[in-house]
Amino acid sequence: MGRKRSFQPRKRPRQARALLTWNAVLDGAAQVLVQRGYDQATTDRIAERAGVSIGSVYEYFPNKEAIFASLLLRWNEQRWQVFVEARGEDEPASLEDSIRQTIRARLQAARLDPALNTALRRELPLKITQHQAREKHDEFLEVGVSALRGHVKGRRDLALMARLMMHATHAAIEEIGATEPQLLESQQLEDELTLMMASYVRGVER
Amino acid sequence: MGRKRSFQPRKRPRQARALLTWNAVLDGAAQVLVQRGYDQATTDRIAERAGVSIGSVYEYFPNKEAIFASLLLRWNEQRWQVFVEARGEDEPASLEDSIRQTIRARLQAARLDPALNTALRRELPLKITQHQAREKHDEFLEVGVSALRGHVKGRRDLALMARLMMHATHAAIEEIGATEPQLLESQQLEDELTLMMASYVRGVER
Amino acid sequence: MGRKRSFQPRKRPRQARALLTWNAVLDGAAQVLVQRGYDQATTDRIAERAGVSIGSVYEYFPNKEAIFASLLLRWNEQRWQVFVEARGEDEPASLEDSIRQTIRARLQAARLDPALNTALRRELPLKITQHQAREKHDEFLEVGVSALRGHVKGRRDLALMARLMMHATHAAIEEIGATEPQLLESQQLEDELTLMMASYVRGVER
Amino acid sequence: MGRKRSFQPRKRPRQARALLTWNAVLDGAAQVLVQRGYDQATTDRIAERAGVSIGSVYEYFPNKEAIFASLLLRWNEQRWQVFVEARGEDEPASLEDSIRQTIRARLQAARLDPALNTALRRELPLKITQHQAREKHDEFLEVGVSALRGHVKGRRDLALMARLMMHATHAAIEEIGATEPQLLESQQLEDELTLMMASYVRGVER
DNA sequence: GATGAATGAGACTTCATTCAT
DNA sequence: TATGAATGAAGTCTCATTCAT
Repeated sequence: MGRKRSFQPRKRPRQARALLTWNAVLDGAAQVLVQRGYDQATTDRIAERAGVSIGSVYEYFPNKEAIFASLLLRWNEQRWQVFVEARGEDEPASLEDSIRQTIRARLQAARLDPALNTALRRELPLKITQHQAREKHDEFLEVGVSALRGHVKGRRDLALMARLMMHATHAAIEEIGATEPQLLESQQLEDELTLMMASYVRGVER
Repeated sequence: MGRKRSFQPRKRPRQARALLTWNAVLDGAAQVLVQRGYDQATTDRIAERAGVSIGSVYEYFPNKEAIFASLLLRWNEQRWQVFVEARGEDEPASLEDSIRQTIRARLQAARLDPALNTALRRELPLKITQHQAREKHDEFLEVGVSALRGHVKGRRDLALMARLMMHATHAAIEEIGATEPQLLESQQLEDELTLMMASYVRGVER
Repeated sequence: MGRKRSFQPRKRPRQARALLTWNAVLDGAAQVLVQRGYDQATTDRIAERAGVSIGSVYEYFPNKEAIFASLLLRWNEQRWQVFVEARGEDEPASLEDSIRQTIRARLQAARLDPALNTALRRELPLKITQHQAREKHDEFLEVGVSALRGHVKGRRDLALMARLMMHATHAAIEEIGATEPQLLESQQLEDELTLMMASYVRGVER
Repeated sequence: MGRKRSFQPRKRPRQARALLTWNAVLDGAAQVLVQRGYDQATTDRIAERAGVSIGSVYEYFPNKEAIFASLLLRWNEQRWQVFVEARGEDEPASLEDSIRQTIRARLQAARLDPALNTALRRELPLKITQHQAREKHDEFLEVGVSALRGHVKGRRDLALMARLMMHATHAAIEEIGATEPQLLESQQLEDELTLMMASYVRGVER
């Protein structure tokens, strides 16, 4: 709530025309970010790409950082929505099915626009990224823990397991999206990731 | 080989004093990067933090990007060295031991300076980062594949498995270093990651 | 008469509602000027403070300068009216009475809104101020000269005396209003200023 | 001591070349201020007029306001020096001589560059001006009061008298400098002002 | 070599003004 | 007539880079 350098947009637009402009700016920002990087993503270029005057950009966003903070937020919401829809609603039978379902949904989301996703995760200043890091994080964890409960034999640290599985799938998919995006398309990837997590949970005795 | 914007340092210094200055600049860059982010890491601030005049900085580096490219290179070499030393040289008995050894060594490397590592991976322009991404990558893969050979039953895609294991461990550890660095210290983390990879390789029949 | 940049308001409104708006804008301008200075007195802020849309502001004034030119004009008229009323109409008996009456009236006017007055005199661009400087000036002088005539012994330059007295009282009161406005309230100030001017006119022989 | 928007110059230059630049900027600012007014005195124009790059301007001054604050300071010091030198050091015989001496010195200072002086006093934002208002003010008053002591018959408020005399001479001269600068040259003005103050002090009984 | 004053392209941002609704 | 979204010229200021000393 600091006065200057807030990442909050100036105003969420209410009228139709305004909403159009608002989204155009974010679209422009996304394109320029992917093509030229954060450094070169000047507000002028963003405005030009958005087909909007620079004045209009600042009508809605107090500064450059706020543009990208909003873009990241919109992006996260879009991805989350894809993920939720792809996961479906029906209770899966087995833990393995549950895992597969989650991984499939994550992969689905990861296919959305890997280049943009990578640019957002790897070029935006941490100051911007970290603002939104903890969002879905905890919600996710709880779901994971309760899903594990009852499927895990022996004394194991469920919370740690859930965290690890979340981090590992999340990070592995992001990494693949960043370095070998075409691999995201393969069915094999889904199978192998599912296998990795399922066998981990099953906890092979040593 | 491009004329402008080379990321190569002007010269790797050979004399003692010159080397001191060279390293001082990189140290300054590292500190400023962690504390203020890439955007605010101005060459003036780097010079000041390094205790060196701005003119001297440009004696060794042709431009700002070259500073951070060199810093990243130095950092990767340091980490790699820690990793290699921690892994040791003696052939491990079982595949599981081999996995554990690798993971332990990776964790060791990840403890080096998580904040700097995160800043380097997440704030530097991709233009700089990607230059060096493919470095150790392939070397690593080959080692991984040959280590798996002979330990894997059934028909499985060894190359994909190796890639996945590499990505997953690498990315999971990076993620944890970025978001919960204190977790890196726990023995449990090593155990669980080892378990995850080992049970994956052992390939539980479905 | 110039094409661009006229300070003339677009129209002196005749209808009741229009006059209300017109005055509201000037009031808004006055408030913003005092609170934030001319630099920060943006047309948007003025409109907001006036409770009027920016479009409406430009309905009545061709540009920003015209707003403040009009405000200054209105202010000068208000002050002048206060001055004239306070001075009264009855012919004063002595020169000293006449002087006292004038000074008292000037002080009365100076009490009107010292902060606004100061802001208008000291922050507005000279381009705006000078437009209206010569207005009452000469009228005042003539009154002064004819008042002195017959009360001054010896050969003295009546015009210069009148100018000096006008400038001195005017400027001294303005200065006091700007730097120590509370002093304007004191009866003593009236007495002393009167004494200063009266003894000057009486022309003590050296 | 606020972080942003300080009026303090960034650094007082120590080397000869730097001092040259520093003064060139202030000279440029003065010229542009007089010719185009504060609003139009853009930092670019100032740099150009100063024959210096815009970067050099910001090497020494953190923002536009600081430039003019420094200019005002330099100007006040110059004027004060002229005043002090013109007043001379020898103890004047009578109060009247003392008054005349002071007024003569003030007029001398007022002749320095009336246009610049007027622009500085009437166009600079009050925020800048007021910073420096109280400087010489009090020092002056004390001198005035002690000069009056012993020369004033009857019970009179010496402090108020001094304040009034100071304000009146100061303001009258400023006003004349702003509106009729050529009048500053006349010997008559000195005579009349001296007469006004002297007869006031002598306190004619009513 | 080393220094740091100087440079100036270009970044971010504001704000007076217009005009479609 | 009123509104306020949109415009874009122009302002302030930064910072990578150069170069005289």
